[in-house]
Amino acid sequence: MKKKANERLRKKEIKDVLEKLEKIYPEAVSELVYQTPFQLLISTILAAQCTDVRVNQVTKKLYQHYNTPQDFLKLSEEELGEWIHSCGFYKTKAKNILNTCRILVEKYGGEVPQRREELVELPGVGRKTANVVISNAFGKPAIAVDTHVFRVSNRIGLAHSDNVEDTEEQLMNNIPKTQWSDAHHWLIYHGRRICKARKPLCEQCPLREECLYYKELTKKS
DNA sequence: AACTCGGGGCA
DNA sequence: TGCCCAGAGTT
Repeated sequence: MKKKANERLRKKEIKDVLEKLEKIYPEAVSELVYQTPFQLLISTILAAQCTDVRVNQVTKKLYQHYNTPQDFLKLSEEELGEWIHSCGFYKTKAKNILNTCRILVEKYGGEVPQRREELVELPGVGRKTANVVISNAFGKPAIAVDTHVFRVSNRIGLAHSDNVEDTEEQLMNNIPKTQWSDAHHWLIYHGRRICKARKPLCEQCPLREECLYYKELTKKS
């Protein structure tokens, strides 16, 4: 795939953007605080097309009773569906979670595998969820590209691509490894608060100076 | 590439 | 009321 280098930021601009993001969102740690890889896995499955706040509300109670795949397998699909009802897509998610738990028990001794090829084989686990587990639960190199990370990084110019995998690769090339985890959270925060999908608040965005999207925007008008 | 799953919060 | 949300699976 051809990549137009001139539509991405230069090194210095990338450095400036990262410094600004760090300054803007110093508190940008995930509000989803988890104790185990299994909990993170389940929470991330639940987070599909659902706000993290609601996932937290649900899992806070859920994890008081069920903490392992073996625990979850005591639940029927209907029972789990009631627990996670407010997260949306609850039937699909309940079925996928229980099937994932069965695989974890039967194939991995109740543990969460650490390799992406193994993770994406689990029902309900795609590339994004796998990367969240890899990076956040196991501290291994990966950047999870969700809709916010994808949109924001491609707007600013931290990446320039129309697909997730290239964006992921470019982000890992452009961002120092020590900041991968933080940058993931910064971009999500920024996407939620300012660089919104529909009506981005460019006029109050601190990254205007470097942002290629804003540059393009102001060029037209 | 388009379609489906979906309840709940908010303007 | 209508729009949107830390995606993934199927056709």
